[in-house]
Amino acid sequence: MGQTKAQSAGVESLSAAKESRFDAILDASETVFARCGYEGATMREIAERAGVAQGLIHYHFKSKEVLFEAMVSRRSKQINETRAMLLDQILQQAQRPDLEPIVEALFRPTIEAGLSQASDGGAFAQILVTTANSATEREQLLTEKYYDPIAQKFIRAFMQVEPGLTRANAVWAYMFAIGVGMTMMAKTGRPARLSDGLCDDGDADEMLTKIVPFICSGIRALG
Amino acid sequence: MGQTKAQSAGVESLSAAKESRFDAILDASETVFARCGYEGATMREIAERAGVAQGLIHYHFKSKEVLFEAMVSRRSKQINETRAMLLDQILQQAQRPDLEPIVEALFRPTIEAGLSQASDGGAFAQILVTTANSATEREQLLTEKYYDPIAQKFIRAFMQVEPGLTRANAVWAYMFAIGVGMTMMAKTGRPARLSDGLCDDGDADEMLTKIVPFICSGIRALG
DNA sequence: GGAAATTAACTGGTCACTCAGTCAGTATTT
DNA sequence: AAATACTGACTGAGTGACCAGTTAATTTCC
Repeated sequence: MGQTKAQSAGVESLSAAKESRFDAILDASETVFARCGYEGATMREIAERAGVAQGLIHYHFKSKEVLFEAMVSRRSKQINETRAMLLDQILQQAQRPDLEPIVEALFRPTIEAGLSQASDGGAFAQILVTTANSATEREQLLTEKYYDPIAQKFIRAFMQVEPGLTRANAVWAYMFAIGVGMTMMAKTGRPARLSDGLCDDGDADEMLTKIVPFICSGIRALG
Repeated sequence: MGQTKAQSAGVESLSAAKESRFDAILDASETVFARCGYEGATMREIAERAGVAQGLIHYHFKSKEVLFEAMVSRRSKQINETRAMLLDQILQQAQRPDLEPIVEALFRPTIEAGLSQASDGGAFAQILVTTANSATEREQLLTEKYYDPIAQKFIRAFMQVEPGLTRANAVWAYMFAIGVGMTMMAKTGRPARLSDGLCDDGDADEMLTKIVPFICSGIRALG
């Protein structure tokens, strides 16, 4: 989109792969928007964290709103491409695949996008959660634009592997599954608090072993 | 707390029950905070909607933060008392009660608090959702203060009626259940969009008939 | 191949505006 | 008259956006 030389050229030298300021701004946005929310975040803080002048943000991205969308777009495209790939892979391997790997494919890319990113600490997952649950038009349009298409793919997959599901129930199943996933993404620390430390919502793998059976069993109850 | 005469006296005359300005401010807060979020909401708009001078809000509630907590406190106390009552009722009626009514008791009071309130349109439910998922300290403290105690009651109830559940799994079960409930409370209109109108997240009763079996089956898969 | 012209990347300061909160003073109740 | 409820004008801090000007990179023309 607004990408110019500096972004597409990418003469990544060595390990550190010195990134463009363009990307540095997006990275900083992610952190600040996640911590403060859309309104709470300030262009000044984002600029400071990115190590650039505030004016540069308005140079690359016209406004706060455009910046926000660019940030969502970048990460969600990356996540949803992985999701789609995993899903296609599963559907092609078996005539009648299991539900379990499909549900796992729904969540794992989002989790790992949070972990792999240096020091990001699941910032984007946090943004995802608030965006998905928001009542504001801005966030609903983003959900529609960047997440509805992949949602439809998973809904179709649900119907394919659980033929008992009506289309309506498959949609509910998807919504409920996402809802459960939120508790994993939000990383509020509440599970630890409620369990005196027995549960840890920072441990993605532990959570997946709980969430996948929960959701699959729930979905089958709808079929 | 900050309550004075006007609030506790409550000489509710006739049908319309002309409410105090104190409560009018809380009602307006609910609507505006729900639509705009904490940072996005402005005292001006709340005052306007409540039909009072902006200064009056600071007279009754010292700050925006105190107002927010007062608003959460009022509604959550009302909802959680009902929840606790329903739960106790269920646990006393049978030696080994079913899981289903317990799960329903978890959600119905919140839903109905949204519906009964005139023209409120689930504003508080929306606030609940964003509060529960937020990473900010303010919202986590509110969750801890107003929602953790009732959460513990439901977790104990889960363990009682599903003896196969470990404490850790009961906590996960509760978290997941709440997660699913979010999709119902958030009222984003996404189910309708994804299903071409087949699903309606405005219809609480329809959703409960889907959600309760989903969650109960999911919980049993953890036991 | 090198000067000149053009474009892209970037800065620091500033603008008009909005915000939460304050306060002196007025109405209303008891 | 004394306390409580309430108003509306105000403030200082902070906001997103803007812009004139500087530097760096590319292209153009000889």
